[in-house]
Amino acid sequence: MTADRSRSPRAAHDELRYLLLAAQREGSRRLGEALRPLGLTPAQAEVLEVLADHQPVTLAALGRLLVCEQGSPSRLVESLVQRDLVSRVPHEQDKRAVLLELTPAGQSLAAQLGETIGRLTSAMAEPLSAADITTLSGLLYSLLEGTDAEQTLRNRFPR
Amino acid sequence: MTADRSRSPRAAHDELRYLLLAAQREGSRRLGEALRPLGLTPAQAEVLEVLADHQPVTLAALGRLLVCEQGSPSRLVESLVQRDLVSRVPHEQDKRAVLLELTPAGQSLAAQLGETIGRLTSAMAEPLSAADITTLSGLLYSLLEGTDAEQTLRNRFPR
DNA sequence: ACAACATCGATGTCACGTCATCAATGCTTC
DNA sequence: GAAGCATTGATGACGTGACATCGATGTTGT
Repeated sequence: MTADRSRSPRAAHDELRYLLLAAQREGSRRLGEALRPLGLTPAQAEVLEVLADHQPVTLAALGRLLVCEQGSPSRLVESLVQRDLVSRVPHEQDKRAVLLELTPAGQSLAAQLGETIGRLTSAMAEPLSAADITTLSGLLYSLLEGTDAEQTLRNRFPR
Repeated sequence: MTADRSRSPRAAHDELRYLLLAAQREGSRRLGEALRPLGLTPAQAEVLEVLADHQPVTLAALGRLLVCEQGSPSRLVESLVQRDLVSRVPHEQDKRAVLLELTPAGQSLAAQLGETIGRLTSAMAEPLSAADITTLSGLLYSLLEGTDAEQTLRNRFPR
């Protein structure tokens, strides 16, 4: 009933799968480029962004806020600690846990980050209208219905 | 003028970026699960799929058909050669190039693959109607306009 | 014909991302 | 309060992905 009557659903599903992969990769590649001057990778940048909004937070809680990683992001955070962008503070009540905070350097880098990423995402989303973006986001949310990732995103981007 | 007047474009762009990441990761994770019984990773599966449709093909040409990798996928292919799913044949005219072909084992695994992936992608796309999928694909193509990835996909999924 | 350049495939390096495992700590239930 | 289970964060293992570099081979311009 829609446009492409000639193609099997199977082909459409496959195409969609690879479209998602391609769009994500292309975005990451360009984000990586944009972040290189700051010496950050996309994953590290996500941590800084999340920390800027949610610090202080334990490693496990950070993991639940990150789209970029499933388990506890020990090593990802370790790379930021070594660069003195994030500090670990022992948790008072729970001796297992560690609280993560941005250092002053981390704070200021996170601010720059906002600028850089804002410019990039605007450029990348240019072929789409605001309505398109709303539609696209809605469809992607449908695709994620019932997954952990959906919850992560709803926490990160509340209405 | 659209639904969410209350959010900045910046937030919408960010959300979209992470939606794409989440959707792709979720898909890969589930695909990885489905492929584990076959002893394949998603990237290896893509190579087998492409080879089934385009063999024989040089390594560089394969790279241009793959969404999952940018440069020449030497090591990815190497893993399949070692498992006797793909064979390398010296190129007659061009002594630099190598032609890749599926072995009989590779052929039969590629067939099984079609089954497995077909079942999975149908399950994953279930929350979306056929019209939704068409819309979503169209929007993603817009997002990829002018990139190499767009060409790769158009070669892989011609109209 | 030959020099300059392009392309091929391999390889080294780095940073993930996923899974499994582990020791330490907290929680729950009896 | 002790046993059993869950959670925390660290770590090892493995397979990508992106980038850079390399030697071998083709191609092109003159």
